[in-house]
Amino acid sequence: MAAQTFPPVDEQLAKIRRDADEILPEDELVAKLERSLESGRPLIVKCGYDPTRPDLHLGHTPTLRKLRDFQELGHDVTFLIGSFTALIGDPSGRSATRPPLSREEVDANAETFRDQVFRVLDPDLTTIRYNSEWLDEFKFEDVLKLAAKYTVARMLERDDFRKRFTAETPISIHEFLYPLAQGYDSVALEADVELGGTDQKFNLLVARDIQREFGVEPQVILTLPMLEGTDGVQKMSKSLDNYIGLTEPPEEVYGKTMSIPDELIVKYFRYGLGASPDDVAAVQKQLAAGANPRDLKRELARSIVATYHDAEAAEAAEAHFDKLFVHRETPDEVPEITIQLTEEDAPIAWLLKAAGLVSSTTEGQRLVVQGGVSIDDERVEDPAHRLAAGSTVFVKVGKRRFARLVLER
RNA sequence: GGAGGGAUACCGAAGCGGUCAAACGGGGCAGACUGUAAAUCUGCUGGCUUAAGCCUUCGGAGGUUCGAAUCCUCCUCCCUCCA
Repeated sequence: MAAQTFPPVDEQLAKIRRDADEILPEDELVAKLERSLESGRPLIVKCGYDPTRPDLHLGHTPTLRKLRDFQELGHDVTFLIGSFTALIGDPSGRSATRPPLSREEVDANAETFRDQVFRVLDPDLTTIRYNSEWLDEFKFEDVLKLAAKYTVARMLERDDFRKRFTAETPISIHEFLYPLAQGYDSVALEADVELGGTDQKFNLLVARDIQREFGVEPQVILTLPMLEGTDGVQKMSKSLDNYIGLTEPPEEVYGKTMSIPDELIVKYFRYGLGASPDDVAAVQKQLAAGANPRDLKRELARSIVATYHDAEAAEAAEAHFDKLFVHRETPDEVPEITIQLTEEDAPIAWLLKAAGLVSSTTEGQRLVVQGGVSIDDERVEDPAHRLAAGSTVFVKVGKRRFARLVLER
């Protein structure tokens, strides 16, 4: 690879620092940057993603954008897919033991990552690697050698482990192996810099020790703030179902953005959208001046859709949202569902279930009683209401579920 | 290996022989209101072609009892202390 030129170190640092939570240790980063500038050798920058779930979401974008910053500065960026760890099935956190994924599922998820990742990163400058490339080769002996390099006490320093240990909830031995495996990734890649959310700080730091043990220069770690999910409290995650997926339909992205608490508007501009410091300041100023949060949130939602889809989709999504929620109208297109009746007529709740609009007849009945169901724009009051075969009706369930039901005998 | 504690609905957590389809909180859903799928308030939150009815749920399998989430036996899993 030909020697490369880079912007001055100060300039690079300014860009790298922006929106970062911590850089540890910063003087090592300076040293690495200086050396790279002299030698013309780019830094190796790594960030790992777990393919247990097929969706990347807004919460992943701070690290993705930071990777892009490094790309723009001319460094080597590796998007690392944790294909090996995903195969084992990480039971960490609240969720019960997750079923281990098959190789096929992991591959499929990894494949969807490509499409999503390149909505932020430059495909020509991104190296995609899988940690199974090297971890698959590990023998038990290798695992022992790796495990011998760390102690239980140090493992328990990790907040997550500490809490679970104190709360007397189980920690499996293999969970201790995760930070070590992740650390070994940095050995294999000879990473100079690793990025992660603030929740990754421990793992990122362990990697430094592991690298040292294997005779590789320790990486610098850079953490980025965690983005809260649409509930406004917990960090955005797929398992909490409070996430906004990068490749979700534009209307969903728009609607979910509108559903975040007003207090999160600025944070979403900054970390969800990646707005410039000036733009973020402008938003803050407007809010402080008493602007209607709704209008800023609309702007946010539009921008997010425009960024991860395109401007046209953003327009359409906003129009769709206004139609449904501002003007309380029905969408232009509603799915048509044909249902086979076994009798002359059928109760509404049963039909809703048959149409897949509710998960059970009982739920359908509840919704009717609560006034959440309408047929041809007339609210249904009677849970025992029956509809005859041969008719076609337009039903609305709650605010967001619509369908045209064709009843056949 | 020994001693003790525990497993309850999506999650957390009460209940400890009938009044338990199971308190309460969170989450979710619906309605009202609105400035939005914000906030706030109210209600609902096992299933059944509609039932003051029936069926299935309190880690699993048996048992005692007119009657069990509650008592007994065995099993599985988790936690603590001792080794």
